[in-house]
Amino acid sequence: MALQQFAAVGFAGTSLQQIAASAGYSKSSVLYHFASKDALLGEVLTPAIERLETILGDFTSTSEDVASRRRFIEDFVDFLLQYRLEVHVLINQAQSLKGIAVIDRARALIVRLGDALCHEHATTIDRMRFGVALGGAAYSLVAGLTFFDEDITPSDDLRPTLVIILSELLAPVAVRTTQPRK
Amino acid sequence: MALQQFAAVGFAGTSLQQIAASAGYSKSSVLYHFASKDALLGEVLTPAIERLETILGDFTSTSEDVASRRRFIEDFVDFLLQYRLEVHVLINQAQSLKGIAVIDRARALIVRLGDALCHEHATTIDRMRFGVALGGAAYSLVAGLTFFDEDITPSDDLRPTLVIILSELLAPVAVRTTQPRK
DNA sequence: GTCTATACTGTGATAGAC
DNA sequence: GTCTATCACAGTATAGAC
Repeated sequence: MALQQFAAVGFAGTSLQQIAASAGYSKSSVLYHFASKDALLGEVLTPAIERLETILGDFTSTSEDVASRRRFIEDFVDFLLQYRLEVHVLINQAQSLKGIAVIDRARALIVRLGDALCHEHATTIDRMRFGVALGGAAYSLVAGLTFFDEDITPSDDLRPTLVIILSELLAPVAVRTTQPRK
Repeated sequence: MALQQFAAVGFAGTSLQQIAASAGYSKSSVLYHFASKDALLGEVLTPAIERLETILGDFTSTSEDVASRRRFIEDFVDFLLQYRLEVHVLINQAQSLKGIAVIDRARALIVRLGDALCHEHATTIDRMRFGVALGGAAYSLVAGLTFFDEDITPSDDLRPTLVIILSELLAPVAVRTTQPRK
């Protein structure tokens, strides 16, 4: 599938020839089903983006108490696990793919995500925590893919572990139990 | 400079023509000074990699008490701030640039970094914390560049904030004060 | 040493046969 | 629908003028 190649060697590093070859078709046949290479990327990433939009919509429509925040984190982790490769492509290649419709749509979504989790009165450290949590969570899922040759952890431990770490990072200030050491 | 372009639109997205034009030289002149485009990338990234090697060497040569760990985190944050663009390129494009010498060297370094911070008997959550901290710290520095149009935070707050967050994430188990909520 | 000119490869995309 | 042939273009790299 084209998605694996995009995640493995990058969108720019994947040619239509390679995609066609691994699918058993010719280059032109691929371009018959997809208007362009960019459109192919769009179709590949759209399911993940729509899922993230749903999660974000559910979260912002509820009151932001601890419970709904907790549920959001669990949904988000499940999203990361399910759309691991798509997230990998988005996180690692978004800035080099500016201008492609599906990428810009995803970027707008990330901005909304940040606004939802830390409001306008958030402090610097809260905004940084969001950045670390977002990048770190997404990154840890694909660090094995990027820097090692296999995954770091067996996948059955991944979900609860990520939920714990994200809960710590994204706990709203009022209920945060961890005091930064000075 | 070529580095800005690599960070902004990716190594693959930057042509020798563009590099030469922004430097006021011709394409061939660039290839006279650098054996190839890959070699150019190598020369651009090498200072950052050597700095990271030094930091890592200092850390592993000392006993791993809390103080040296703390100093390592501060050195690492300073490294991230100083070589922001280089780290951006490494984190975001390493997997699509496999095979280039300087990239493989950096990848080996990241593996050593992980081994130094969490030993062989580390639990899953400790390894995950390392992944989140590494990816998150590096990512938060360039998230503004990637997903927004300006930096998230004023840069004078960045250093102490990152040190706090990384200290929380990378605190060794024995001295960790934050208890994950169950 | 530095540049112009050029060769060669591979890309995404189109046109048209079947 | 799928293919072959072809296009225009960008890519790296080399040869040689000055």
